This record gives sequence, C-alpha cells and structure tokens, in this order.
Amino acid sequence: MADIAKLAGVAVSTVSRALAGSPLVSADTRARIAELAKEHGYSINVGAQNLRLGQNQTIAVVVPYEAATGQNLSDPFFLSLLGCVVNAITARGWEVLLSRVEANAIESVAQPVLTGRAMGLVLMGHLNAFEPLNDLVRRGIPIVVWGALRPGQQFCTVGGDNFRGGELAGRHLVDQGARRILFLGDPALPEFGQRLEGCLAAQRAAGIEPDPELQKPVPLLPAAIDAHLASLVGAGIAFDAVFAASDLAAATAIGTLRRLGIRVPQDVAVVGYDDITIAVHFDPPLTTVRQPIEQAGLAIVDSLLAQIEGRPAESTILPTELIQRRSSLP
Amino acid sequence: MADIAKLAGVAVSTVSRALAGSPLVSADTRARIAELAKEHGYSINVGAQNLRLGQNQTIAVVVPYEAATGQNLSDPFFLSLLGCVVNAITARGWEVLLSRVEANAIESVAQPVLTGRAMGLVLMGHLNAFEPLNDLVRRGIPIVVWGALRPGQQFCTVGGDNFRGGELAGRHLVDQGARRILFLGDPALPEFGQRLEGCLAAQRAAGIEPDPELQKPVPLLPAAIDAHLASLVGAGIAFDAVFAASDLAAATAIGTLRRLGIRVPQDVAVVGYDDITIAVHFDPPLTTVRQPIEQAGLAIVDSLLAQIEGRPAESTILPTELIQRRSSLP
DNA sequence: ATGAAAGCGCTAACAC
DNA sequence: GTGTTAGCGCTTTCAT
Repeated sequence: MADIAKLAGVAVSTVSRALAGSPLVSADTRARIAELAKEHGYSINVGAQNLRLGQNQTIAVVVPYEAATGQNLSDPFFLSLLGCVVNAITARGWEVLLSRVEANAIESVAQPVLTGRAMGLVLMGHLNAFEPLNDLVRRGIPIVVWGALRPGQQFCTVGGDNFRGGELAGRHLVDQGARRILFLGDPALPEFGQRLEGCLAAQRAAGIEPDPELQKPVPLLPAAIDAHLASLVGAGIAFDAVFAASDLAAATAIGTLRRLGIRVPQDVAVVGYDDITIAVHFDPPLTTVRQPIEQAGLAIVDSLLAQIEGRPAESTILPTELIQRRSSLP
Repeated sequence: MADIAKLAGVAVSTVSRALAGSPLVSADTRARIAELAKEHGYSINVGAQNLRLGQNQTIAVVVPYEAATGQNLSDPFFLSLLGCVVNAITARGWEVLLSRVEANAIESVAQPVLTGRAMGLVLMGHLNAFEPLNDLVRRGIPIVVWGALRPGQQFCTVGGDNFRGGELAGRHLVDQGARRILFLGDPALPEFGQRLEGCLAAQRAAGIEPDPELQKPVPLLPAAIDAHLASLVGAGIAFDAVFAASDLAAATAIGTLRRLGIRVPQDVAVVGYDDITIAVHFDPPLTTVRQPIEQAGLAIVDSLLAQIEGRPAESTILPTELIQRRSSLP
C-alpha cells in the first residue's frame, strides 16, 4: 500500500480511504489509485486489515474425524450438507476455515476462535461431547452444532426432525403391512436414537409392540450390517421391514438381503434416511426420509451470525419428508 | 499477551519466547507462563503472529461452482477427493481456507493468495480455463490443479491416468465380447476426452473401428442421459456396452436401460468411473475405474508445498485400476 | 480533501 | 535470561 501511495504521490491513509471507497477522497484520486492498484496487481492484505479492525469475516467449519461408528466423511449425505454450509457462508460474504478434529480432541474444536482465526464455529456432528460444548457457550464462543436437539443443552443446534422422520418411516412401513420392523443403526447416537423412537411410536400407534431383538445397536459399516443381518436370519428372528439410519446402510442391507435370498420389497420392505443423490438409482429405488440440507446450511449460518452479532439464536428443527420409492412398495 | 506478561511480572517478549518454547527463557518462567496462559484461557493470536512473520500456514482450496455439465459438487467422488485433500493439508500442519468460485470468475481464483490469506492454491477442477491458469504461474502464485495434464500447460496438475483408465475399461469390455461401446460424457472436458481416447485405442487395438455415433457429447445429468439413450434406441443405433465417465452417470444409465427393457449386463455391459463408495451396492454391482484419491490428496499437497518453498514441482499422473464387478460380467 | 501518527498483537534484533 | 524497541500492513482519529 505504501508503494501505491508513493506512485500516486499521496499518503497511505489516502490510499486506504480510496480503496475503501470513502467519499472523503476526491473521485479522480480514487479512480487514479484504483487504476494503479489494478495495474500493479495490488490487493489489500486482509490479514493486516483484520488485525487492525479486530475482526475477520471468517467462520470455522469443524468436521469430526470418523465417529468410528455411524456416519462419517465418506457419507455422501454428510458431504452434501457440508457443501450447503459452505455455500451459505460464502453467500453471506464470509470466509470458511475448514478443519478436522479427532472425536476425542474436543478441546481443540474452539481453537480457531481462540486463536482469532475465526469468529464462530460450525461443528458438523455432535461428537458425543455434551458438557464440553455447553462449556464453549459459557465461554461466549459462538457455535452451532449440526445434530439432534437434546434436553439440557446450552449450545445451539440445527438438525432434521429425527423423531418425525422415524415416525414417517414407521407409519409408512406399517401401512405397507409391516409388523416386524428391523432398525439398523446405533440408537446411542442421539440422532439415530430419535429416529428409532419415532419409528417405535408409529408402530405402537398402530397397535404393534416392537420387538427389542430388532433394535440392537449396529455400527453402520458394511461388514457389521452384513454380520448383523446374517445372524438374525440364522437365529430365525424374522422381520418384514428394515428402517436404516442412512441410505448407505440401506443400500448395504439390500445387497446383503439379496445374497441371503430375501427379496426387496416383496419379502422385506426397506426405508433409508437422507435421500442421497443416488438413492433414486438404487435397485429398487430407495424409499427414504429427506432432510432439507440447503435450508440447513442457511439456518446454521444465520444462527451463527446472530450469535456473533450478539443477537439471540435458537436451535432449529427442520422438517423431514418421506420420499416413497419402490424399495418399500409392493 | 500483554495481560499475561503483566500477570507473570515479565515483558511481553518473554511471554512470546516462552510460548514459542524458546530455550532462551528459563524453564520455570516458561512453565509459569504456560500455566498462566492456560488458566486464563489465552491463546496466541495467529492473525497477528502471521502478520509479523510474513507468512501463514494456510492453503486455499478452491472449488468451482457447477461446471454446468459434467462432475460437480454433488458428485460423491468429488467430495471424497476434497476430503482427502483437506486431510492431507491438515496432516501437514497447514490450515485450509475453502472457497467456491463461479466457473467464469476465474480471476477471483487467486484472490486468497493475493490478499495474503493463503500461501498457495488448490484448484479442484480445470474450469476450462487454460491461459488464465498459466498466467497465475507466471505471476509466481503457487498452484496445483486437479485434472488432466495437457500439452502447453505451465501449471502443475495432479490427476488420474485418464487415458489408461479408458483403455482398461475398453479392453475389458472388448474382452467381454463388446463390439459397439457407447461413451457417456462430454469429450470436450479434457479428463473425459482422454478417457474416451483410451477406450477408442483399446477398441482399435482389438481391430474394432468405433462408431462416431456412439461418441456424441452428453452432459452427465440424469435427464440428458435418459434422453440420449432413448434417442439412440429410438433411432435403432445399437450398442452392446456403455462406458460412462462417472459412476453416477453409469447408475443413471443402468436405470434408464432397465426401463427401456434392456438388461444389464446380459444385453449391455456397463463400466463406470471413480469407484464411489456405493458402486459396490448398485444392482448389479458396478464395474468401474478406480482413482487413488488418498494418494491424490498427498500428491496435491506435496506439490503445492514444494512450490511454496521454492522447490520445483512436477505434475503427477496417478495410476488407475479396473475394478471388475457384475455390471460388465456375464 | 489529504496527511501525520498511533496502534491492532505479535516477533526479533539489539541491548543489558 | 530478560527487557526495550521497531515494525509487519493496515485503519482511523485528529490536524490542517
């Protein structure tokens, strides 16, 4: 900037003002300076600017590493959601600092804010850390978490209506004649637990008493799903429907069932969760519960910006929707 | 930092040194200062530190918005690749600034470096911009592009061996008895063009003269693929195999073919590209060409860091591998 | 309408 | 071993 000032024969302060479009500087000086800047390929040093301004239009998006069980970064749904969040942040004119943390290193989550690199945090998953997150809020760190809303939480979450999603899936399966619905997922993960609860509620509402044998926790990994289904079939524990906590898991299950000589949807109806892009191309096309991810991205960012600006922010539960396809229809 | 200095009864420089682990400061002062910092939840302001140091361990990852045709951000392959790049950067101890640009706003690609927010650029796709990218190199901006290597390029690329991938797919299909292989994709995109070339070469090597009718450009969108296949079938243009430029396209094609009463693999063998996670769960499981994405992430980052440190960096072509599954086997 | 100077939070000579 | 000081590139009073 000093160079530009010298070239223009003015003081740096004038250049600063000119580049900021201040009306204090005469129109032609402004034009001349803009010209020089372009000609010499000069752009303002945002780091220095931020230091001086005591701010930075940056949001840290933190992605937990591999929850060991359950959804992780290779899940297309998760990645699409991440894309939506990034889009929403960019659309608001903020920048995105992306980082990944080990699930146990919850302490390091707030690092980008503490070190002044970002003004707020988006945490893409609950990390099974409850109190540490409450703690961040108490320390005044703006944060929004993607995931289930739970009692006693002080941090702000945005997530799909998991209970309702489970209920939609459950009711639909019951309507298709299902009486023994197998849940695929680990209910200990809050989101999955709520999906299961919704599904159970729908069954009970139809006068069906769910069998606990069909609600055992399963990590959503192909091998685990394979083994689980095989062991159920081997033990003669019957089921006429599967509600999987993710589309990926549903896809795996359909493959496994087929190998076991069980037809989908004739013998077993299958419903997944997330409505990933390819769900419609599965064979049979997959019935699933859709979460509005574009909306999620916007809700997350708006909530976070509200906190950063000192306005109150509330958790959001987004509507979920059942997408009926052939995997659950006669 | 001034506060900590006051609390410790030392000068800021001492605190700075202590926090940097300098051996110049006595072990117990260092311990005392570390203690105070932790107690008061103090972390170094990285922005100020970077300003002073004239650097920042940050790499900007730039994702082009929707190439209109072809692969975009909703493609699981693309997202997985992005994940690998981010992992590699994080593993090297650098930070990631993520941004998205319109395909036409190629000028803004270099913004993060020009404004001093990042020291190098990873561009996740060619953007069909050749000269502007060469230009960035001439201006000394460290950059690595994911995509095809093309003659005359001065920028460094990392990509799969597209020609070889196409060749593997082509030879495999020919081995399965295919004589008329339909290519699905737009050869104008360099990566896809090279895949097609490889596939054509394999056919010619087997004494087959490929029919230009089967190489017409198709945007990889479900509707376009549907329409294209239907029009070919309607026009009586026969084919006994499909080589799709992405797994997503292959999945769409399989669905369309099935609706047209054409069986896969009995009537038409299908090979995709990328080996996305779910390819194995398609019905039939998809034969596809795998690109080593973890390796890609590492190659990209190493190449970029080399440039940043002033070392020479060369483009990398990564090996591709055919994964045979039932969609192309009798 | 423009310039001079202070200071954002930090590091690195250079003293002592 | 520790303190003093200058300065990274910018913005913003306060003068003029």
